[in-house]
Amino acid sequence: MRLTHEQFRALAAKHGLPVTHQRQVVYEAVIASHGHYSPEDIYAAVRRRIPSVSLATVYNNLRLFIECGLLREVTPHASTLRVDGNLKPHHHLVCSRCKSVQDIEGEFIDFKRLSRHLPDGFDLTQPLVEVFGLCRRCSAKK
Amino acid sequence: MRLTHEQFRALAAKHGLPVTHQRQVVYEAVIASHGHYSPEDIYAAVRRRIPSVSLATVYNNLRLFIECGLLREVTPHASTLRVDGNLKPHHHLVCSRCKSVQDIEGEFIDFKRLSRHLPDGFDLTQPLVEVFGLCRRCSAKK
DNA sequence: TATCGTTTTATAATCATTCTCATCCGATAA
DNA sequence: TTATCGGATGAGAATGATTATAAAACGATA
Repeated sequence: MRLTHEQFRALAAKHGLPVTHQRQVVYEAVIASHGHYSPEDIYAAVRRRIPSVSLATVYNNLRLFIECGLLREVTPHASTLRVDGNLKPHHHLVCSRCKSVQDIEGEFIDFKRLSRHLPDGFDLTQPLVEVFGLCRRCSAKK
Repeated sequence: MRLTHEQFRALAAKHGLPVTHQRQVVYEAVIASHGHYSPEDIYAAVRRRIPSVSLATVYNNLRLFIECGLLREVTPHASTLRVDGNLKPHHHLVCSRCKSVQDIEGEFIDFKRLSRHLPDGFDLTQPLVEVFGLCRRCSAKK
């Protein structure tokens, strides 16, 4: 998927972000890549279109995107930052051993019961749940 | 809580770990500290009893403990490793902004429904769920 | 075109973690 | 007790991800 300039401009405007070429390319790189990619991966993708781009720019823009909600941060137990452009409600299945992340759908959380156990003031308006276990490959290995 | 040597020896033996003094002190430091501590915190605690201990030793032993299941790793979105000695089944409530972790109890996961959505071979024998939201302090700040 | 504020770039700095390797310790055999 | 062996530890260097800094470039506006 490659967004048109207009689509990205609309998104950026909605979140109060000025549009720059680098910014658009970084964002497209994240969206185009289904999966949960690291800044380095995104840097590599962006460089194919803007060879002079710097890694710091990628980090800067990822941080901005996360701050204003264009992206979600996904850094479960991984040592490095991962980013998720899928804003539809979904949850994550994380392998405790190899740290891989898969999306999982379905309503398996009883939010009514959960909220009874929440401490006062905890804001769950954008619930994201990460369920840990062993992925097929890792559980086979052992 | 301070474990007796016998208790720790039994635990270590069960998991095939040779007992050393440093190892025992590291383990006790984790257990004694309720909460989710970083290697540096544990290093500081261990140094009070073994001033000559090295940070590498703390890391080595934490890694060993995690590998053989004596401890759980808790590094949700935090940038640094956290460790949890509470092996009773419980889940975590993580603040997306400040990365603080609180324990949460209660059965709010519908495992039957969840397992219907699991990809083939995913092993959920030790389920740990982390629910993300905003803690009271961060949601007040806005 | 001049100016102001923001973004990008390049690079240095930082911080957590791991690695290397010399040394140490504990168990066992002699 | 002493010699030996293997794994554990300590000190510090190395690595890798991320952030900070400062200078240059850009874009919008006057």
